[in-house]
Amino acid sequence: MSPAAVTSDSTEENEENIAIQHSPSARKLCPHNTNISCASCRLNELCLPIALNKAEVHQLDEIVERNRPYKKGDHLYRQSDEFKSVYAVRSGSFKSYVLSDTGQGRVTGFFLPGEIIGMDGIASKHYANSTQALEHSSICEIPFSQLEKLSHQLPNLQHHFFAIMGNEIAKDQQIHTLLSSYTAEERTASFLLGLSSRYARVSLSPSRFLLPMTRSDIGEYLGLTVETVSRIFTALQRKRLIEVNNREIELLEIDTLREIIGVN
Amino acid sequence: MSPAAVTSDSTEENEENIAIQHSPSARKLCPHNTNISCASCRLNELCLPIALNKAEVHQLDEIVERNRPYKKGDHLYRQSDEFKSVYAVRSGSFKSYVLSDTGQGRVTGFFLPGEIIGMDGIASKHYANSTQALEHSSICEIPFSQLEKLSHQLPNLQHHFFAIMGNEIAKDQQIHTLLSSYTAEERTASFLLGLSSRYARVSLSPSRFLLPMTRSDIGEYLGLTVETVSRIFTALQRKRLIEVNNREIELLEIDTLREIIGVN
DNA sequence: CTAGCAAATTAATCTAAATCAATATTCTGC
DNA sequence: GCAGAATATTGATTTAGATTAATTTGCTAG
Repeated sequence: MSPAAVTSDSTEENEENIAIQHSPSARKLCPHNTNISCASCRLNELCLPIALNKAEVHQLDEIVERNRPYKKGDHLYRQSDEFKSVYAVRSGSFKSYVLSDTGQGRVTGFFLPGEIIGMDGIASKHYANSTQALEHSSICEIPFSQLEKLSHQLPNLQHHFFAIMGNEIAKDQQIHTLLSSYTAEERTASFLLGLSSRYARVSLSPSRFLLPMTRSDIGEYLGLTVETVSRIFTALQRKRLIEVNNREIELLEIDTLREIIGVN
Repeated sequence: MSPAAVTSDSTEENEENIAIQHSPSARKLCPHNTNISCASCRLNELCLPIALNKAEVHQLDEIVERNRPYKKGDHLYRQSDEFKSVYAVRSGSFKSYVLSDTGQGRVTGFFLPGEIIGMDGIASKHYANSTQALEHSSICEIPFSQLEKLSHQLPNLQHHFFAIMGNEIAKDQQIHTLLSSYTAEERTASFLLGLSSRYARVSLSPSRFLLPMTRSDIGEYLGLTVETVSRIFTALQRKRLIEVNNREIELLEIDTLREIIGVN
């Protein structure tokens, strides 16, 4: 991944675009509506409000900041920025990455609607990675100190946030196993199946979807090179397990893909 | 409840020993004292009690169960057991691992005194891996439902437990980066330096320590084979960066080891 | 529409680490 | 202390995936 892609948006440049694109009048017309309450959000069954009753959701609503949309490449935060909030993806997608000394990026995660970003900063009070929109996306920002305060009032919220963090831990450990012992093909199959079920979770097709990230992003995430990712895609296509068309993916044989990971 | 929770290693070599060693009378004589309160525990500055005041530590004490010691190979819990508690290591060390279909183990983590085990089970209510003592070890068991209840009463505890989980997430993501782009030597150096600072944390020497795990465990954890781990150890020794004597490790050139990871 | 660049594919070669194999060392229980 | 089993080391060979390189496709801005 070229450094240019990462740094293409300076903060300043950002501000102007935002001023233009998201003027009060434009705001209402924007498809990534910023005025949805948690109560009416289509994601409220998977996001933070899950397990909260009406009154509680209302309280949560009060602390959620619905920011203006992010354009492709815009940063949510950067590595070592002071930790202030966690974010829930409302639409679009994001990637987290760290930069090595040599300027090489290493993608540490992808985030789809309903998923929570930024928990890596909780302990150290500084984000451990940078996070960037992969496409035009919208976000709910939840200031963490307020989330903590509210969690203290609402046992359900505390319980649920523990669960969200626990889920992140379990997921990260699965990736540990993936990277420490799976082949390139297994990693790739696992990655596609993972995306598939995450799309299913938000009521999108589990067998046909667009990849919001580049092959390079995928490679960095899976510990492979772009070339290898590309080759594996071609190979899986030749085996008629998937159909690839640039960013468009169709999973033709989900069960066989599952076998690829299960077998070894 | 607790005695049943301890299960002997599947290599049924020690069934009888358990019966003998953990009889009620033997218990009192055990060097890994089970009657230390959190308030008087030498680890209370790094473990859960940190940031709690005296009265609060006392409340925490009430819910902590100090189980009898675990022998090498004893399991704290097994993959897919119902999640009930998190555990704080009081002495000794543990490893977590998952078994692949082929029966191959993959080590997912090592735990030293003052560290918390079991958070991977919080979300799904079932442990995602098995955890086993690497040596004679002792544990504080903290039933999670009670920890949640108490966290709700003590904002400091809630805050701290969020931090502990956040730390786990950040740590897991570092390993993700390690596995996805570091060479065998870099991984090994990073592993040794990690152990070093974890030992320092519990006031043990950061430059001289015993590895509680086998080369094979290290290999599985780092995504390398035993042979490679052994070779790297030998190579680092030849470079006079470390001194290895079976399980005994001395870090001779910590800064140079750091450079190994920093450079690429 | 097209120039210019980013992203993706494909092929040829190389290499770090795996695998295979043999030996040495260290633990464990009798 | 000794036998047998783990554990660890070392060497020879193989290989999966990296690297290098060239080409193609797609995308964006003028």
